[in-house]
Amino acid sequence: MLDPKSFRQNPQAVADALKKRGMDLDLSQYTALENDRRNLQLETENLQRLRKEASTEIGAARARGEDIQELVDGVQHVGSQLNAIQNEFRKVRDELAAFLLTIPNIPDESVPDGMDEEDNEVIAEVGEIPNFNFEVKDHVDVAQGLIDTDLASKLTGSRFSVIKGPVARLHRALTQFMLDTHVQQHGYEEIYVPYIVHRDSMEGTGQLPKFEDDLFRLDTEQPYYLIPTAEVPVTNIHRDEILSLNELPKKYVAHTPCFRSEAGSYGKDTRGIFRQHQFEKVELVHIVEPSKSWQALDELLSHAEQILKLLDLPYRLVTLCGGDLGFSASKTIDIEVWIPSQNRYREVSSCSNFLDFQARRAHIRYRPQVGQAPELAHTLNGSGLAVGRTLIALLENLQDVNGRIYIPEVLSGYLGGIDHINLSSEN
RNA sequence: GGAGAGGUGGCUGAGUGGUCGAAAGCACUGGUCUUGAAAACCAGCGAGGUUAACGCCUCCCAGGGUUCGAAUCCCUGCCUCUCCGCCA
Repeated sequence: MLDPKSFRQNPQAVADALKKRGMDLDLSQYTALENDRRNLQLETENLQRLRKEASTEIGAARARGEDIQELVDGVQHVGSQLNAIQNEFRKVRDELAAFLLTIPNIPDESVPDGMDEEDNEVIAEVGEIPNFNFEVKDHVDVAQGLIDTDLASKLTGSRFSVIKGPVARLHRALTQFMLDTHVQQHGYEEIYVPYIVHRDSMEGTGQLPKFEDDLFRLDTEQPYYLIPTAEVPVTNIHRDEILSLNELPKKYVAHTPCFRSEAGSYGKDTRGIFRQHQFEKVELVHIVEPSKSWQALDELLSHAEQILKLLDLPYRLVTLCGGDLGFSASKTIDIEVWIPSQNRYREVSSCSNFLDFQARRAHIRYRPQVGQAPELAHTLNGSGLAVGRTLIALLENLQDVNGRIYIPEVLSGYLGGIDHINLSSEN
């Protein structure tokens, strides 16, 4: 959520800034509402003060043993008056709050203009795109039946998968490797969290109220949701807290499954496990003091990149343009790994600085100095990395003509010391 | 699933209709004292809204209700804990 105060002071400036997202914010209704709010709040508070003073006086009079009936009669009408005005005030206030909740974060100045993916800005290409002197197989073919989406359809439906044998083990090894790297080399605290959260958590990080359609909701009495990313439970760990300065920065790494309805992506990426309703991700989350969040974004990004470097996979970095930016992010840098079968780079991580946008929704604060008033912290997150897509990249980039998969040295230890997997001989 | 207890400031915990945004202790901050530290003593110390500001208002899990007045009484919900049962 944006700062209501600065929004109020200059809503037009916010509307202008949001044009970078290709968004046309309608302020007409807001202005009227805000006017009402001010008047109603003033009236409400005046009546409250009136009642408070009268009640105090009644209390004092009664203590003196005086007859209070006349005084009581005098204020009785204030109550009903207050009730009416207050109800109106609350309605307006809630409407304003709801409106503010639907406004996305303001893009950082450095975010390039543009409407969609096409306008994203490539900032680096790292590693060498492999030259195959044979026809490359995509990950489904490379896996020789060990990635089985038909079987998953039998169990559940489309966009799910069953992964078997050595490929399943490779998938698990990747997860372990990512977690260990971030914990041991990048100083993260590993954390295990619920995969189901309630509404408040989803609002805290910005998935709700606007993007209910993207989520899986459980049919429970209380609204419960499957997490679309570990960002939700992990960032919300510190909801409604005031952290002391020496607790910052918080750096968490969590491995969770992620569940996304993928509404609106019918027909997209239908082959294999590229786009799934359920996938595994290792997620990095930072909570930092405001002055350090841009530096934190660089670090977070480098930590995620490091995984691809160690796996010997070619990738590029892309700054998302205004139109492609996620709702809560002020700036996002995607890491895209080379996918040979598609002959292009695809996203494996999205590293974002949310500034105080999530912190304001989730009330994540810190105290700059003992005795000083609390301030909102800044939050960031990024995948380190999406495991399924990294598996795809590995299978495709490191295949040879005989159907063998080269195993990077860093993974070898997780797979009993082998340096390749021979999938063709598995069948 | 059955039975009971409870949700108050960073923590412990008092408060059962008025002067309570809230005792006391701990923690923390500043000061006195000390070569320094500790102890002792003195002082300070919740969050939010609104306003140009003084100030005013709100908040004792959440939402309703009773009342001139609610942390305190009533209703609903959520959560936590204990015991029994069941269970990975």
